[in-house]
Amino acid sequence: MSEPTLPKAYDFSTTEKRLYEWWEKSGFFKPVSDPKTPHFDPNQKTFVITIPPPNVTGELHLGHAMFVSMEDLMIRHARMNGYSTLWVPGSDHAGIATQLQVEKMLVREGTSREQVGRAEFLRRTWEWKEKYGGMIYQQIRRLGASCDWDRTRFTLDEGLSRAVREAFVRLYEKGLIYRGLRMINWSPGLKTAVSDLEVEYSEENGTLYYFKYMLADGSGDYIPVATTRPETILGDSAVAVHPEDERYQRFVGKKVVVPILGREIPVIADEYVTREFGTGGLKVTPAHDPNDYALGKKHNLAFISMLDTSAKVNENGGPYQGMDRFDCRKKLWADMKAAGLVIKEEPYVIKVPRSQRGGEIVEPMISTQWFVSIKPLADAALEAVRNGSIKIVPERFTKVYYNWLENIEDWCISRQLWWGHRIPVWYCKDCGEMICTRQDPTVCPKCGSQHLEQDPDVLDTWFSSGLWPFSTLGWPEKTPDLDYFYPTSVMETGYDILFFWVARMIMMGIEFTGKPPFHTVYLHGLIRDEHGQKMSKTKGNVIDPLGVMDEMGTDALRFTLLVGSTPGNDANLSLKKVEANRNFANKIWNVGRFIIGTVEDAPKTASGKPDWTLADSWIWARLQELIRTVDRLFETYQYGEAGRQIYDFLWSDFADWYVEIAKLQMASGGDRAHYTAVTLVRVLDTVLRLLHPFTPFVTEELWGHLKKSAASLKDATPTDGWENALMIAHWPKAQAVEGWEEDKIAAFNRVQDVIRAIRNARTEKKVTPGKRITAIVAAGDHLSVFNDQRKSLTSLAYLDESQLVLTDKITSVPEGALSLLVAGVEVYLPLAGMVDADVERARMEKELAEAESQITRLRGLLSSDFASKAPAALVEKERAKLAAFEETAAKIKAQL
RNA sequence: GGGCGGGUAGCUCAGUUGGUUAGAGCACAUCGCUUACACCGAUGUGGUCGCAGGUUCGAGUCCUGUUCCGCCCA
Repeated sequence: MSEPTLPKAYDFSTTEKRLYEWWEKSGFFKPVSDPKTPHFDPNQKTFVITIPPPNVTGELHLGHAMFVSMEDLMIRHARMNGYSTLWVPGSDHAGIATQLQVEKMLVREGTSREQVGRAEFLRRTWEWKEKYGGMIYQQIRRLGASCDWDRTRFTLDEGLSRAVREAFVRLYEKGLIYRGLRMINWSPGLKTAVSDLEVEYSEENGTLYYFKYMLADGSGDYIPVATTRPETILGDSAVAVHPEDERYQRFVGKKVVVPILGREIPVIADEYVTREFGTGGLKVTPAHDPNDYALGKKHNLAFISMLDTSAKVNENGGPYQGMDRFDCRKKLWADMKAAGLVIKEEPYVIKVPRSQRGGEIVEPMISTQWFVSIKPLADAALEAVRNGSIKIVPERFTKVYYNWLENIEDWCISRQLWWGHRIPVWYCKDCGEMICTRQDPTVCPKCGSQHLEQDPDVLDTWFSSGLWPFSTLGWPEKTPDLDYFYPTSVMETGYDILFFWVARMIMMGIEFTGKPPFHTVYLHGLIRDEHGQKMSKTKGNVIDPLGVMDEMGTDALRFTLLVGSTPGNDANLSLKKVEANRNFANKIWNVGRFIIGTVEDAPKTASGKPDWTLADSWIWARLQELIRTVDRLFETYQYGEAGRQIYDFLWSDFADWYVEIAKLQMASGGDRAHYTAVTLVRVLDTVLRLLHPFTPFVTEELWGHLKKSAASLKDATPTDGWENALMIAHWPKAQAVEGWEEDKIAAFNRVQDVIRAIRNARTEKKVTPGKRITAIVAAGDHLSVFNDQRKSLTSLAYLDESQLVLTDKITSVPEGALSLLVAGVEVYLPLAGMVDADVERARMEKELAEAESQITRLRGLLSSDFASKAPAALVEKERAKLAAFEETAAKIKAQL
């Protein structure tokens, strides 16, 4: 073969950047049918994904790497299958996260958000965004993402802001958005409301405080009450007991006195109270507890807010005013102890509501906020999944989805932040009119006043991301993109944002476009470390995808993420795995390198028609099987299994067996060499296509070389010719089964079994690989197969061809030969001096015993109901096995 | 409290209409630089598929119960 022009090991570092730039420059990332071009064909079927927008100033982590790999896989697969494929990239302004980063920067500068003011703060934030906002896109590119970068969107860009405005106004006009005083979760550190979803409950060691609620009548009687948050006593407006609790029935309707403050509050009866919990007496703080809030509404109690926006005690806290909530807890309790009101304290595990961001303890508070009446939207979103318009993969998440939407509460969408979409509502300072319009108002439509003031709040970031699948395509404008690409196809994202995002996109998609925004939701799992631990900076087990790519290549990382995961299940990632897949990339490279070199030296044409060898037929049949399997797996979203199948085929079937045999076939020269080269090229071409969505770089690079070297090889051209690039090449199409395949596969497997048996015997007898040995093979009915594969046998089992005897049956067993019985074939290895008769006899006896135990098992099986009830083909298979074991046993007996 | 997922080789995991000798990678052992690849090749060791019942001719796979781990919801 000619001097190899390709490096010995795949060099991803120089390849990846070059290929990516070429792909992008060539316009391969764009849909083949594009409304923005003159040759647009509206009838061309589409495949569309809108990217889960990462935080605009965020940095790439494995979660991103996961979704990018998965979506790029889907996108590349669809593109190769002829869809007009669009993957819309973009990012999210991430209200809280970004604002916090900028605030931190301001603090470092010795100033603050409040000091610089709102306008300046926003200017600085945009500056920050411009500076760091492009980073994540570069990092996504490194993963090979084939997004249409010309369609990149940002949730705060002009178009999307218009979409948000339109969505808000429509909901407002429909009466589905309202402003009201409600109980919400308040983050004292951020000084903003957060939604229910943004609160996480952690179990922590706390204390249950028992104390006396003294009756106001001066009788000295009291109701014992237990609480985990004593400071909220300052906001109590009732004590509740169960109506059938005979301990306290007599108190119902009387008054009790709030400790320290001396306020008188009623004792009420409600079945909500659990008699078994604590003392059975419940203090009710309607303004600081969601359950008490409901009780307060029901019993018409006073709502006493006792905390300010920093969670310090306010004027309702009397002597405690100005104290921090936790200081107040201590002080109040001490004061109560002094007043003789304390009964006891006991350790208690409490569920502490913490902010998803930052982890501070959030306070349930009453506050004026904006809400979406979610029920009508939720009902439509439920229906879309129930009637199959949207399918969730894996299916089990549909139950989770139903459960959440069926019990959904109104969505608090206002945030007391500056970075975000400002709520499009103005208040007239003169008449109090509330104005919500698509255009900024200048005069009050009611009184004509020009003293208008816009609501200071911004919208929850998820409000804008909920519009993402259609706002990115131009909605509310009726753009050609929207018309052609919407609804999108698949929403691929992590199951952790099923509620946050997926459900909201479905609700808003149906509400605003009348159509579900996608037909399939594919949920992937979370990436954990190699022992299943969540990655975190504090644990120090974070794997940086950029570092991994630097070290082992993008393909290795992608393949690991894609093949190492099953839909909806968390996946553990270890560098060991990535390393194994880097090796796989290198394997691909080297198989390709060999084939390219081989093809260059092969006869470019043949003088006659193809005369396929058993190995040729076998690999071809296996390849067709592979394509069918991979197609089936892709249809059911089993990408990991599909990748594994290709991996096994390429490494085990193709590289380990076919390529080795092909070397021999090439040595024959002439037509044999020509057609072997053709087979090598066609198999490699097909496998590279199948593999491309998983490992785009190494496959593209190699394919380019293959194409060049195989261009002049007659009969090797793919059905649709050699396309300009692998990424836009056609996906392989499996040939229909022609009937010969099964026999060829079985015949080749027999040859493999014999070769393996000989290799095994050699190793056991410690025959060095360099030593060629003699063999006599009595192949019976399979003789022609072995004659055909004579060279393969010789080479792969390291035999001495000049002494190899292939025959149908043997009359006398050679003296001192090792005898192997495999798949109905007898093999004798006359290993002079290496065979110990006693040892051999023992080995043969062991084999006989094994065969006989199988015979017993199979006879039992075949005489049971199995024979009559199992499918005929299966029974036949077992009968054949039995026959084979019987034959083996008979032959061993003859030798013993 | 309700729901979901997982428990398969030393480790990490596959195993999707139940088909009868359960697979891979890593690790380990022995051997080998045979001109694609030592990021390699050959061979081998290693599993009563959490436990107990059941359905079935046949169960890692379906059903019931149970235990441990994890997650979600309240």
